[in-house]
Amino acid sequence: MLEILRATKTHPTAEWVHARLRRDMPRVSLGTVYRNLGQLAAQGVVRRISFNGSVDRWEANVDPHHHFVCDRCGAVVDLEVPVDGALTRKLGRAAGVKAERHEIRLYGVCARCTNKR
Amino acid sequence: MLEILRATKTHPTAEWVHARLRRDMPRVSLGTVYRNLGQLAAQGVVRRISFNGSVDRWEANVDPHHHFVCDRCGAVVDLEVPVDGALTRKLGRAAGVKAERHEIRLYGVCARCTNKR
DNA sequence: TTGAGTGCAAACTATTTGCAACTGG
DNA sequence: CCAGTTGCAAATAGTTTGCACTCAA
Repeated sequence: MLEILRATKTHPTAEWVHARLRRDMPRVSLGTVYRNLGQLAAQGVVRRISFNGSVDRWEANVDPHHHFVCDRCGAVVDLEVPVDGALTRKLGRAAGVKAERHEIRLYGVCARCTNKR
Repeated sequence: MLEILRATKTHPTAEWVHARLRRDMPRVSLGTVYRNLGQLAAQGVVRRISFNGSVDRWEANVDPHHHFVCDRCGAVVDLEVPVDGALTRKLGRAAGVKAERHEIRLYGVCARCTNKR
């Protein structure tokens, strides 16, 4: 399962992982998928992310990084841009909170959706 | 209902709004709360936000702004720090996506939680 | 009189959990 | 054998929806 997550750049839902996993193990249940994803997340080797009230998504990239989210199709893309630790501290100081880390989410319409219509 | 949302700095759940609303209208149902929040959101005067698989939250501050989220208690605080439009463009350019806006989420332990224990 | 808005309860969706069966070591 | 996994189905939690009803205009 970990391999499946690592092999995709999409940020799949549990449902997607389940479908994908079934190719090799036709009898795995969705419950097991959730159980194992939860366990992997507890070990910190996988991470659950949620975007605006939609289904939860999972990613194997647990290093700090940012995301781009398509307003139209909901696709999530990792940004290949270094996370700026100084920015965390600067923003935290300016806002009067003790922040340990931060995540930036860019929103817009992805290339694929722009091209349709 | 809009007044209730505007009057709080917390980012309440529908449940919270419901409870609060009941003080004045003891018979409102949760369904109505959801219905009206949805409508306000459609009008763009209110916004739904979700954090890490937990319950959806609502805020009346629809201007672009950033958030601090407490890792321990889940409290959400608006950051009084201007949103840097140039940063959106810069990050988008660097990552090769067309971003229209961005949101930064700071994570850490809030003052209240730090003081306990 | 009427229709927009409401309460209520049932429906839905995503996720979690209890439990008995199964399997590899 | 037996401890740990699993499938399955039922339970939960949050949210949405259908419908009959009410009340201000």
